[in-house]
Amino acid sequence: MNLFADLRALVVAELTAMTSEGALPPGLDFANVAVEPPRDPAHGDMATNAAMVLAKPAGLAPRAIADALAARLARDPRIKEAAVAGPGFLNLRLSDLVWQKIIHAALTQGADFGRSSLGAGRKVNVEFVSANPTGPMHVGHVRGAVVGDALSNLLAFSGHIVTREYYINDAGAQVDVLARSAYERYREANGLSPEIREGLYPGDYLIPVGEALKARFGDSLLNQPEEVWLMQIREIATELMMAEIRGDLAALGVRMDVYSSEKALYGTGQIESAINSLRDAGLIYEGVLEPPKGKTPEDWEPRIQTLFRSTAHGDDVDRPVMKSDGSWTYFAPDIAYHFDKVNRGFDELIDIFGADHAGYVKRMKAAVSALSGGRVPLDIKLIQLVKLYKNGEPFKMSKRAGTFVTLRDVVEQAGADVTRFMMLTRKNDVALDFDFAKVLEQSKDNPVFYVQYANARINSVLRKAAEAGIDVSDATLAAADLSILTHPAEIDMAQAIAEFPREIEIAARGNEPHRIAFYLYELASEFHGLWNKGNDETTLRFVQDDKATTQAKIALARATGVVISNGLAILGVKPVEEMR
RNA sequence: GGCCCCGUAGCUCAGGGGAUAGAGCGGCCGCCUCCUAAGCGGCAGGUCGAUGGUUCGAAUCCAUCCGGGGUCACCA
Repeated sequence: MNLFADLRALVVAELTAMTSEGALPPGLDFANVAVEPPRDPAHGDMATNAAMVLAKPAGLAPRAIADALAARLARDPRIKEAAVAGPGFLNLRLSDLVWQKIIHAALTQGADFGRSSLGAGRKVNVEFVSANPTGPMHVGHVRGAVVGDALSNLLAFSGHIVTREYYINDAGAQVDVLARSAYERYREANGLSPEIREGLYPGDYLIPVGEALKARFGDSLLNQPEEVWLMQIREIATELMMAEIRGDLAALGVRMDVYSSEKALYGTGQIESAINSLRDAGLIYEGVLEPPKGKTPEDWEPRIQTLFRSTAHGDDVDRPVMKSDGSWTYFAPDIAYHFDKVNRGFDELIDIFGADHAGYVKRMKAAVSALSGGRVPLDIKLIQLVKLYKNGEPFKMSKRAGTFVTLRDVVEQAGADVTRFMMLTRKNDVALDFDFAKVLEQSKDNPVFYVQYANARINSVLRKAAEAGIDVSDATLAAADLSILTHPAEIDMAQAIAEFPREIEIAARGNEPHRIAFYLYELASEFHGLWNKGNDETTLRFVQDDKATTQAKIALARATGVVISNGLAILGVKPVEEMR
């Protein structure tokens, strides 16, 4: 249940009734009518801007509309009081029963509390990670992986059918480099000294690949020209790297539904057919691009290339799809890949890229717009850098020497749950600081700990009650008489719980999983506050002498726990039962 | 130079058409005979980068400008 949606429906229904009774002129658009909690709780539990939004188009004074609406809304049993305030806000105070019902709903719906039908079964493809299969995942990939995974969870929870997808760049020059690097390690495995030339991948992670190649080929590929071994070694090395990456993803708790291969697009006519589709739309032509604005690269020279008229779909310049030597650019298979996604029937595409791909956004959107006839929206989330620290000191990584901070390093030091939560404590387009010391700190400075601590306290109180012989199963708690929960602090807690379904929808609408992390922090804060009020006001403690009272209070705690669990599940974080 | 992101409290950041702009850290003052004080409450701290515009209403939308970062022709 979504209280906010229910109340908005009520307001719209009353406005509609007013229209049919002639109190409002016909044909008004209610789309901008909002029902939200006011920023200042002193104003009430809920407020609507209906009168102010409608005043002008209706040709009526806002207060006149507000007064009439207030009188109607006050007849609803959920509404205790409807008062007009300020320039025409209508503030609603809700009956305690409304909040008690929220607690009941959380207990009966359990893991489904907060679930939304917003997506209405729309099929969404989320492409993320898509790290080149040339080595283990490093820290730069972690954030995108977590955001993509959490976003997928969020969309699934809000009624979308989600496909999580990884695009393997296994066709470009970088996999040839991988193969050559692996060949050197193969020579090394055969007792020769490897020549890790400039431009090859120096990382130790290729040593086992060399050994695997030796096990497979013995010394038969030694002293052979590249033509003999390049293709097979490329294939084997890519496969081994992908196995590595799958393991990395598993360590982070990230699951993919589909792995798509760039290489598989070649030789099947898929690239040609995607480009032809653009050609049929008159968007492919032979031409020469202008030199880039500003500083022109020294070696710039005009070339005739096959170009995609991406400017017809919002891009700044047209983009080459074929090099002057007749081979495809990287963009071409990417167009084909997105064409494939469109053809697989997705209603919406989401790509999660590193911020260094910002320049790629417009052309990709142009391509999808052109390929789908504007039918399929593509949202691209750019993930900003993660800056690593240890005790406030920047953590450097040197790619040159082949020593970088890997995903495994991060997960081993911080743990998957902590890592995931921290990666969601900023919106994606802002850089994020990750301090290995700080994320493991057990204080409210650390949001992961703070949320987990709230959950641990809830479990502690459940254990205490159970030890006292009180039945605290969800079924029993749901059946408890919640009408004694009328203290403002308890109502506040229930209100925070009621926010959850709304927060899910807001986050899902904007593809913004970080909102859930922030929400959970606020929810935890509300709970810690309630907990501490119990120090002064013993009637606010959860465990009371009276069994029925205890069950009602525990129901509130448990409902909070349900929301924490559901929220953490979206982030892909396991709730902690007990702090140690 | 073009494009993208950012600019909100001393610091790190939420909010992103609605009423008196929020949180954490740091500072100051309080709260453990009591379910975990690993916590809570209070005080101090702001021209929401600037200027114009749209609007009943702008931190939020638009334009221009100023800072900071990223990125920029056959690479992937």
